Amino acid sequence: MSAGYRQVADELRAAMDAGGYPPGSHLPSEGELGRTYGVARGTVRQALATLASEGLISTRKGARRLVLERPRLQGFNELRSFSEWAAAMGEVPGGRVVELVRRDATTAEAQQLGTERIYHLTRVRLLSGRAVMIERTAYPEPIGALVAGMDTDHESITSRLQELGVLFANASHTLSAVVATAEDARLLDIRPRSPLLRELRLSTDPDGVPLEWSEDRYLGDAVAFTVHNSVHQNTLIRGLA
Amino acid sequence: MSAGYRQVADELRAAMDAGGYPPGSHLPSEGELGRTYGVARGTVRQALATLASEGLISTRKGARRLVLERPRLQGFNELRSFSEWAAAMGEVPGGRVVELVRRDATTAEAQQLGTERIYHLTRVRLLSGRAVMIERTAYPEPIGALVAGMDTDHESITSRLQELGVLFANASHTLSAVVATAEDARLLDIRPRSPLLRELRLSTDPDGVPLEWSEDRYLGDAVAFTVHNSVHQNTLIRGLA
DNA sequence: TAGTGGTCTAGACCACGAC
DNA sequence: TCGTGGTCTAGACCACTAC
Repeated sequence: MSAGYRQVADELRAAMDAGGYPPGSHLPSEGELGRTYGVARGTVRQALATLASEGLISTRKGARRLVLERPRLQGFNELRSFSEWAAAMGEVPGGRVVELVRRDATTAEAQQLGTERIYHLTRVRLLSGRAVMIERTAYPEPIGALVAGMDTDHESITSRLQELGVLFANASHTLSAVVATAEDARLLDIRPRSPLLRELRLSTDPDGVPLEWSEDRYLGDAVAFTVHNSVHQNTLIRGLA
Repeated sequence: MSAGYRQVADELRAAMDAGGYPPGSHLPSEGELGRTYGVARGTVRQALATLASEGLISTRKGARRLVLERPRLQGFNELRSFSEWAAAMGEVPGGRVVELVRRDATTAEAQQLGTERIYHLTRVRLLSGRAVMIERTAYPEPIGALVAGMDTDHESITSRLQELGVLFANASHTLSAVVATAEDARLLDIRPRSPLLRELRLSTDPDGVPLEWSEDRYLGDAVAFTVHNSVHQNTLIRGLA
């Protein structure tokens, strides 16, 4: 009967999906849940913390947990890649390589990646055939060499790198708004000076070693990022605008 | 000697600031930290989880925790308001009310807030005198009545509402890019059709009752949002671009 | 192989919320 | 007041890392 906290979280999530705990209702107390699933209170708390971090429930000292409205967008946890994200949204991901070169790093690239030589990839990303994003990514030499050998139009680079043993552990994303340059406009087939959402991303492995530094530019009216934010938790989500 | 997990987290954070644990180094083991601070291992783990959620350290099973590069931007946890955030960045926050009206809710507003009558506030937000954001906020009637009685040019509405017993517990932020309208351009003193970063925000109290629904438009080159994202954690940060 | 973090248990006390 | 979640303790076993 006893189960791990992941399983408890999964079963509670499924029960919420199935309408057992509709939005606005309250969950049973930690003690009750512990008896139900045959686990200690600490395990229940760990499961509930997981659900809270997903933005599904809200917690207040002294009161039972509140079931929140279900976010309609796919979670962005676990550093989901564009390909995985698109597939999860029911869209067909695609890519078109504009350029892949091996060259000296610019000052900024060298500072972020800590290398002098890099591979630089420019790629247009497609959602069910529609161009929605331009990706300009710098890879340090060893990673770039792996990328250079891939079918970058159809494979997910991130997935392929994981298979090759390259582990993405942390990332920092910075979001701002920019105007489309002439090249941006041409690649995305939009008018010049349209607004784009810019994401700067630095990904590292578990040791903090940089794996990629990327500037992605999203069509302003096609994609949005969502953050759920309770007093002690944040969850980033990427969704269709 | 014994301390709570917040104090342990604070002391570790301070030690990291002071150079005791430089980026790239490793923290002592959980056991050592427990002996140092006179607390049980569980308490140490709670403190370390806090630091991880702030993007300060990285965790890997079997290995000691890695101290990451320090993010330069101020944390956005705890639903920090524009005023608090500005002050924390060393800037002087300001506001200029453009309009405050009481009127019927639009369909969208009624759907988000669940009320037919609202107060609607349009405000330009200043950072050390420079206009960087337009805030267009709909408040449900009881909250709006409180806001209408405030000195909205100089007070932080959020802080004042908290003092009045209105508790902000959860929020959902959606970020995208838009073009400045003619009115936007006039209010921010920029050229029309400049790119702006749009934040849609719905804030609720601990019971999930909507407190405000806001559309904020930030100068694209003045403000950026950052999300730190390790395999199981996300932290949203708002910073200067 | 020894050390470390991940998970789990079974208790305890407190502060806050609902009534 | 009584139940609930927030915090803390002291122990345990396992999976993974570093060596």
